[in-house]
Amino acid sequence: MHYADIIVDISHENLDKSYQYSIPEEFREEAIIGALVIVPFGKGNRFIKGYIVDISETAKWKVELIKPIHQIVPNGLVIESQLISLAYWIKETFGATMNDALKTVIPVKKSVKSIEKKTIRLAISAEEAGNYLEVFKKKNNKGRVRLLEAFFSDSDEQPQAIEELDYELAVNKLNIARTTIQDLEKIGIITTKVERLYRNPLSNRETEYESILLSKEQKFIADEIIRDYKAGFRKTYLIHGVTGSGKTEVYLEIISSVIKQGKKVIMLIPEIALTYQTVMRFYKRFGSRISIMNSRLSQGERYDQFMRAKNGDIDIMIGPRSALFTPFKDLGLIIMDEEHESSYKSENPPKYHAREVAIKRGELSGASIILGSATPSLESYKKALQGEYKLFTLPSRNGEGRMPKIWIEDLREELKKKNKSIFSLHLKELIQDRLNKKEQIILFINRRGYAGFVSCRSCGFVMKCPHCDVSLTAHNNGTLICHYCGHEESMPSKCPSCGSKYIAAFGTGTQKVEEMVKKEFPEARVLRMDTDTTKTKDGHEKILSAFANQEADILVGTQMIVKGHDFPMVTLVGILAADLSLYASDYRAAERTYQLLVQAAGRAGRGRLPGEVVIQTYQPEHYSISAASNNDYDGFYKQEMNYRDLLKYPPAAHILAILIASKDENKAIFAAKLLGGAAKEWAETEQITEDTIIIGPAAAVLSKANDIYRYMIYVKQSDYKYLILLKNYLEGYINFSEHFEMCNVQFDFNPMNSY
DNA sequence: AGCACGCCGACT
DNA sequence: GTCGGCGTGCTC
Repeated sequence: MHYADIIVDISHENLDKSYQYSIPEEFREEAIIGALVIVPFGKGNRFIKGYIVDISETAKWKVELIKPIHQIVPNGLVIESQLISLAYWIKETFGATMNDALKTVIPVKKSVKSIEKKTIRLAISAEEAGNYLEVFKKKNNKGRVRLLEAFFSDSDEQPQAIEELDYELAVNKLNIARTTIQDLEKIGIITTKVERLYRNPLSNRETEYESILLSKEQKFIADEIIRDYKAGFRKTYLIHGVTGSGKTEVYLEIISSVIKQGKKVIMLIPEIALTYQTVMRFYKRFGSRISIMNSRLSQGERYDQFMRAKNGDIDIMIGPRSALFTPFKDLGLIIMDEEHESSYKSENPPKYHAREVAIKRGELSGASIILGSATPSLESYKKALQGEYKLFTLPSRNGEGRMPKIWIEDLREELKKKNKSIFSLHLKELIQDRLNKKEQIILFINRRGYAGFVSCRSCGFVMKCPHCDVSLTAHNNGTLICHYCGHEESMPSKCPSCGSKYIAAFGTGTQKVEEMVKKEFPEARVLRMDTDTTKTKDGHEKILSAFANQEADILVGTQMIVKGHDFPMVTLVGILAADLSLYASDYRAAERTYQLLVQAAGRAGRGRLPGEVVIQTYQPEHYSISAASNNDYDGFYKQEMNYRDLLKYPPAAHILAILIASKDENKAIFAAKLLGGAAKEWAETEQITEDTIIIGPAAAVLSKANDIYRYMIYVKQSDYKYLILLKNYLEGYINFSEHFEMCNVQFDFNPMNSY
């Protein structure tokens, strides 16, 4: 016998509960995950709608109490069905529970109650109501009395009723039962009304037609994709366009064509990357038929935006990765801007990557996918080169902008010149020059992934793990630890490469840079942008607009300033320590460094004035730095791909990260060792030991958080499906063994962030 | 959301 | 007794 887990009346019920029904033999074929069904429910066996979310052969409930599915609605593959199948795919692919997957895919109405305003009104005159009130008082109908009295203002003899009463208030504060309100409604004394308050982040605006002239390259790409689309092809495209090449114009052109064909569009953007300028461009072109979500939106507000989409009130949804689940009925296109961004990977379960999910949704809904980036992820570029995605390039800047001139300054040379300041002589000179010319400067500190690595100030040598080729992390007790394999060694007193004693843990903060700038250039007006100064609600926006209005000469900040902002008066970008992010202890360090450098350099010379970029580094010879300075993505890709191939890091192979966390350190270590052993045994029984690399267990980079100890195991395998099998196997193992009671184990496929 | 059950005060 | 109002819990 087959059984189906069914969620009833999705939009209302909370998704924690599913009910199991048996599948009659004649429905076996049609009963697929996502199907819309009719089932008998409750004591009266009244028929209600539901969706199949899972199918199994075991009954989780008393078999004699399981009812059969009454009917499977034909062509019931409505939008909810699509999203449920998507949830199931996410569950299978990224290893999560069906519940978690469903919750991310379908917005729950529960939290929406505050947005959906339900009110109670009197259906009769105040006078009549007064009469009823007297009757109820005599009969001692406390609930009814409380409800009616609420309509009259305090101790006023004259029956002067207030117009409406908040439903929530009546139920919670006045303690009136749902049934009481229903009864009164039946008698005809009151009526209830639901009002949905939609809120639109920006108010309606006239659509000014801004006709954009596309460059030849832009037009070529837009035309190709539009032609494919009209011919009925649904593909995945990768647009590799240098910073400032005008990818947005290409998107706009394609979007308007897709909308003209009656289809809807989802545009994904990385968190906080959406600037006011971009929003306005979309509004100007598409007016109020777009909706914008941001990560600050409450669940209720998000639900609201989704309902507008479902009702067909909008054509375009713009937002972070959760916008991917917008319930558009006829989705035609998903655009993913800055596809390399790590915020597209969810950090809590289900730990899905929006790129993979977008492609799957495209497949289910019949939509094309466009990925865009100035610095594509290796994953995407590899697929593009293999022909799985169609690749387009925009090699030059659009309009007035020219690619900036890039200088590399070797910081080891500066030390030889006895320049101990954080600015190279050349950078100082250029800063002074821009201050004189009243042009603007951005100073960028690369703090990404910084985790106390140890480097030599004299030769730039960095202490690395002999087994994993990631940098070692300095701990307070004077040892250096590799967070991939657990290798340990003691802190050297002099540099193993050149013998200099200038070897130490490294780091520079934004405040320190700000101080140094003020000391060196007392006349400059400086703005600082980091997590400290952007804590307030629109601190972010304030600093950026102040800088855009030229209220400051120099903007000092971390990676948050490199995201797609357009400051035409910026003609100099200084990257103070380009290699800092190279030594993050994870395999994506070089890729991230390349991305940061290119994006940061991309801020210079976006207006009429030509720009210059100074990259300061201890490692000018490193390929990620030299490639970034020459804008040589292909060169970078080849080198980095070599490294990944050699060490079997993604996309050369797939990696499963297993986090074992426990309050008790010994239990965490013990559990981690058990899991490591189980993984090894599993690989042996599957006969894939040659192709499976198990690393660890070792302490995580964040080895202890909130008094919880964290250990990691990494498993590398070229075939993704084996990693899923392994995860299922280990989950079974954990359930079976009693050594995991005090432990929390989490799985992450192809992680983007280090643990 | 609907339905039933159990509790309580009021009235036959 | 028993009826109607009220509050609560459950639905595979």
